Amino acid sequence: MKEFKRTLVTAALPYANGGVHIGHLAGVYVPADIYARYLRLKNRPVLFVCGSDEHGVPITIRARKEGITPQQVVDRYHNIIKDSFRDFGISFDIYSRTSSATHRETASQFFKTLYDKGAFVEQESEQLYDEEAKTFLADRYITGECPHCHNERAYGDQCEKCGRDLSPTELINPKSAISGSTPVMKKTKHWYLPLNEHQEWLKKWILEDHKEWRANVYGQCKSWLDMDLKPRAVTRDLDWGIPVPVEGAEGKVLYVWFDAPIGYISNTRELLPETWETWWKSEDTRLIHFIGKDNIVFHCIVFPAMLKAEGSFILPDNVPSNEFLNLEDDKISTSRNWAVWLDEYLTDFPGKQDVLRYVLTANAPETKDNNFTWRDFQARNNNELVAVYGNFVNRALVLTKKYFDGKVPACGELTEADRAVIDEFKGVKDEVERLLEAFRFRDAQKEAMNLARIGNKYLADSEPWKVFKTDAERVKTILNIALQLVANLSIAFEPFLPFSSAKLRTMLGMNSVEWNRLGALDLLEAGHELGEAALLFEKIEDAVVEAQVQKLLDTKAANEAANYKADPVKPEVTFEDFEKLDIRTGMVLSCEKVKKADKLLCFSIDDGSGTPRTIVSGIAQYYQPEELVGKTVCFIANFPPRKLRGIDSQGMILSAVNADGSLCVITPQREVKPGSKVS
RNA sequence: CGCGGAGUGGAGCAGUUGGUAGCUCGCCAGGCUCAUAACCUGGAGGUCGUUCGUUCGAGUCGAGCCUCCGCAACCA
Repeated sequence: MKEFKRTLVTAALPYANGGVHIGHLAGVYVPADIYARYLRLKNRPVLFVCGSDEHGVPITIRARKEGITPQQVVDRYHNIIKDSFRDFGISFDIYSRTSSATHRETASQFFKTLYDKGAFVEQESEQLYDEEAKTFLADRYITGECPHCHNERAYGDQCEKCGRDLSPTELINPKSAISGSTPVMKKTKHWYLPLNEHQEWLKKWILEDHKEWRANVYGQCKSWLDMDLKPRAVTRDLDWGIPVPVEGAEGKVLYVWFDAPIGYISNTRELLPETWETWWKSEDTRLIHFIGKDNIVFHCIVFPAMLKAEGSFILPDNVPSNEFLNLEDDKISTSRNWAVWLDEYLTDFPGKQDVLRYVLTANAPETKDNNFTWRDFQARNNNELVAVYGNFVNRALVLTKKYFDGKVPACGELTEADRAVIDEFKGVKDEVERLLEAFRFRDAQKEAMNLARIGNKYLADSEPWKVFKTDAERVKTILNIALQLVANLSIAFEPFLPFSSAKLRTMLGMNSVEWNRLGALDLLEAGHELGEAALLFEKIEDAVVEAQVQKLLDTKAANEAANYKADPVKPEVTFEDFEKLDIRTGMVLSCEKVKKADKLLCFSIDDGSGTPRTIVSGIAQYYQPEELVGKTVCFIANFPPRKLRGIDSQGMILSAVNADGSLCVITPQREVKPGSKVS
């Protein structure tokens, strides 16, 4: 393997449009922090860089919605995020932001260099423009009909139904997602990064030279590289961002995904104005990007292409990416407020940073999506941190206090059992290192916890409380070994649980931590006086976690209530218009699911005519077929038949639409004859 | 229909290049009493979704099938 002199660790830049939640922590920041702390402990040169990503359309939309400036939006969230990271012990060497002067200059210069080298393709195109909102529309903010599969809710960049990549101009009947108005075409010029020209070396670099990357990362890259890469625009028509530093580009900014990763570079530069280039341009620097799975393509394909095009930068050596974390069996969602926010956790659980760090690592979504529940949080705290780790520490300290007045007793002659235990924990250092180097944080932490399990077993087997009555000398050796184990725990857990390790060292009266001494038996000298003992971890009671679950449900409900607003009334119509509709009641004779369709139920309805009427309705997610049989429903009787999944649907069943999109079939309050008119 | 992910004892998860199926919790029994009713030992409990195939040997490789989850934005 290649020998590196230093490691540059980056963690995905959080988007300054909201806070940081446990999903971000488990996916990126906790593992990145563990890794950075570990390298520092090994005395290997390391730099841990991050910052807020503060440009892009969503921030401008939020600002518009709240009636404040984009700068105010990013100021607010940048500060919340920065403070909560600091309080949580994420040990960035710098946490800056992409609205900084250094970044503006760095990103600008980067673009300029590529521009001067001819690394871009310049292209004039017709783009959709929202005249009402007076803005060009980002691809994602245009909806319309897919030209391939005729899904009516395709997006400007992709159709979710048939999975095809689209360009917004291909859409039939495009609509602005911002104002709802029909966008018009307007000429504009943009610069593109021709990814297609980079395809060959990217293929070799990833698919041949980096087979060691995690399966999820490698797999996703492969599926991209197997397709033909397309040029990607790197500029946008927008007034929030870094101005394109080229003449004739007034009113244009760098596209946010182009400017954001450069933030890693500018933040390094801000921290080390003189020497930053060593970290980015030396072949003996190892660059590691910690990201979540949604960022794989940018960090493995797009950003490397940018770096390569620039010419003087190194490429990432690894891109460890995690999957997603769910919360209480449901997807974490900012908009639905289904999340545990870091700043709120820090307020609700003061001094318990390590508990969350532990749980998120123990249950980290390293190979697949995982689930966070408050019950599991409680169980891991009570059964592992308290019962195994904290309890072992407490036992060793209490026994020492009791028998030897809090002074480390000397180690005498070792027995067979002592040697067995020592052998067992000596291997921990190598094992933890091996796992950390392979980015397997979950297993690494488990291995550290193993030390405490060994300790508990050792005490149970050697029974110092019993032996003391007959052989106090022997107890000295037992407790010496137990205390050395405790001291080892403080080192082994240092990358994972830094707050607890510091606390433990205070209790032990250790004033330094040296990773390379992990496994040693003389961390505490005989006669050394231990500090004040205290509980390392506390139990978490049922009521506390129940309150958190309730809080989740409450904020979710409050959020839904706050977001609910009846739609505005449509333009007036005349009574004659209404009379054209023939609305009837009908009795459901039978109802069954339509095969190969998630949403459709097929009804056979008695409409009073003598022949049953077939109607297909998209309510399968809200009703079981059998519960509607025998019920009377309302339907529109004079729509032309329409084929849905091959079935001719003769009408439309009326439902009320809830705020959350769920449907409720309308039924008459009293009994009416099938075929009765509704008016 | 399409794309992506997943199906391992009651629950939650490991299982790296194929070689006796593990961990934490829960449950049952026992031990211990130094310890935050914590700790230690033992036990019950799995045809590793299913079928076929490759192999001396498959949870692990290949093919088909079944089931579940996700697939607007925000976003890891």
